[in-house]
Amino acid sequence: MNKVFKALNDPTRREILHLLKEKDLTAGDIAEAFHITKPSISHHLDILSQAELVTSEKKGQFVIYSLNTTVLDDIMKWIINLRAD
Amino acid sequence: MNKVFKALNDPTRREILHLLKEKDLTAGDIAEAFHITKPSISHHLDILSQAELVTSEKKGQFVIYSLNTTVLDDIMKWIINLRAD
DNA sequence: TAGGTATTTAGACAAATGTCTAAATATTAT
DNA sequence: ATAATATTTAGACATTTGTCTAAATACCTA
Repeated sequence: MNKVFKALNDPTRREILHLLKEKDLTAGDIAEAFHITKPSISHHLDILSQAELVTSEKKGQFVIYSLNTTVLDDIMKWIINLRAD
Repeated sequence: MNKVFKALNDPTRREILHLLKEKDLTAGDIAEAFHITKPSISHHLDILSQAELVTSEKKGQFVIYSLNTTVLDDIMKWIINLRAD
């Protein structure tokens, strides 16, 4: 869960997740949505992958990234538990 | 919301929140629960305060900290929105 | 007023983070 | 084979972060 919190602690990465909510995207597509170099975006995608918030699949020369929300369940439970009476 | 994500991105701070879920505690009480110096805990409490995850009230020479879960609503909404179809 | 207790502030420092440029790797097309 | 495109890796660098010690502030009590 540490890795998920870490991955979520960056505005760029959170926005990447929102982009992927709409549809799967290549690394290049994602990079174009930001004023950040491709290597930097690649690094953000790596951190998101480590947290399992995204999955990736190689399709020819492209790498297609997809959102994976299952790990967010633990975060939700953690928050709910904090609020429970 | 940035400050909340930031505040949550540390195991010590997350544990402080869990301690405060049980009952209000003084800064000293909180510090005793960790193997970290009091100034360090004070700094963590400051970050939690900035995120409004805790509130504090001075009671004589003590400062009593309380959990405030209201700001977690935004985080919950953000996560739910990411999962919505 | 002095002395003791509770907490924060200030300043230092190593480690982690986000970004960049340059180079490497992998795939496709000519 | 060569060149072009897509992505990642490597290495550098400034900033942020978590921690510490020492000192300052605030309150209480004798």
